[in-house]
Amino acid sequence: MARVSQEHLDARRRQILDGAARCFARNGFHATSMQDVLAEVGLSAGAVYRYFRGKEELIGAIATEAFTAIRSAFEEASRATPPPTPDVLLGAVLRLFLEERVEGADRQAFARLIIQVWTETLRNEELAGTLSEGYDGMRVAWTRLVTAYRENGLLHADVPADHVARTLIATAQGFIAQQALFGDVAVEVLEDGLRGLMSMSVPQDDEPI
Amino acid sequence: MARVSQEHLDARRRQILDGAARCFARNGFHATSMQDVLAEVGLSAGAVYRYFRGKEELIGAIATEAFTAIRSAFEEASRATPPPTPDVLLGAVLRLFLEERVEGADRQAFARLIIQVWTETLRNEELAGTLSEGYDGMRVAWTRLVTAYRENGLLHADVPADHVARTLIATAQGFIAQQALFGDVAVEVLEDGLRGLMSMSVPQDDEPI
DNA sequence: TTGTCAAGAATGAATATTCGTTTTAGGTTC
DNA sequence: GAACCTAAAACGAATATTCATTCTTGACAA
Repeated sequence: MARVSQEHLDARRRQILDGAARCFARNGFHATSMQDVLAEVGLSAGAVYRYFRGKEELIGAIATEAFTAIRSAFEEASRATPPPTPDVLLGAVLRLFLEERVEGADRQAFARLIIQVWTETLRNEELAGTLSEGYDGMRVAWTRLVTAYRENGLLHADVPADHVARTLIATAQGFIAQQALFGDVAVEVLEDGLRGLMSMSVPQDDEPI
Repeated sequence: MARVSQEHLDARRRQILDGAARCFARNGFHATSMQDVLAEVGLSAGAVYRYFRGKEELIGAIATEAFTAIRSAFEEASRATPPPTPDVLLGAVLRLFLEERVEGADRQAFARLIIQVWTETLRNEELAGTLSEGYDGMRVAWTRLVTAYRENGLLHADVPADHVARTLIATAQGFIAQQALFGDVAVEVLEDGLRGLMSMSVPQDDEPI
């Protein structure tokens, strides 16, 4: 046998994924041609098609990988005990996120990949399912966390924990969007912003029944 | 002259824009063919190409229109005096947003259009500029608003107003993403979530220098 | 009021291009 | 010598766009 080592195969696969991810982050899934990908990874068509059935599978692999990274950042942060306040918590998530990056690409690349995964769910039902499940899991974990806030006396308002969890997740998603669009997100902005919100006094209801 | 009335021309143009928007919201800009658009609007290729130079211009027109709607929702809400608390304010923005929709499409359609506009900025520099300017304007307006909070004694923490403004905008963006992805956003979730955050107590710094 | 008629509006089959993928015929490396 | 890879060509399908043609409109003469 003249088999090549498994490491070699894995490395080739990664080489393809990384190069394709760079292309996709730059121009989007559909505006980048296979020729672009081939040129970027420096392999021939035959080689790439040995590792991936086609463009669709390549997109799927990259999308799933990117989303998994996001999800694990959220879940890792939510496991901290005792649960830190939202500003610290979301700060940690965003920090993990900003450090995650595509090989050889700038800090914006990963965020750009993520927002494209969002739009790709329009066309790809399987991907839509993956995202749906993933976010469901995140919501459960973070709802538990908000419940802990209430038990510790940190949360005073009588609002559903699930709603607070979804709002926190939305804030993180929004910063991902801003990083993709403008590339100028600093973790302090999020931390300060949440601290500011948390410091605001909730006015009494002006119109009691 | 055998011109048709200006109203007729405007109506045709709108007919094309609405039909194309439905297609784009359904399948994305690039996975939608011109043939799809033609079938949806019920016009021939020649007719559509009389009103728009090509697909790119059609995408540009729809993207700009969608973003303008978002921006005006934000700015309209920010002009309210006296400024309502963030939960009410963002609630109003989201309500306007959820009511905005593509002619004849469901509530998710407009959100889906927006996240696609985000990804389209990767390829379209002009669109990127429009979005950049638009968000800059929103940030300025909302920073002014947060400053008013502080002057009214609503905001206690000593954090940059700009950071709070960006965080609020991010939260709204995140809910837009969630609506696009899952289509299950209710305004109460955002309102409750923000009220919850505002009710949280900010712990003292544990490690003073 | 009616009939006429060019210009505007719309058609849709044809075109040229692009793209993903496969094939072929070697070469290179374990 | 088997697996890996290259280079280049070619394929079919799908695509955006065009253009020769037909239809429709409405101003205006009678």
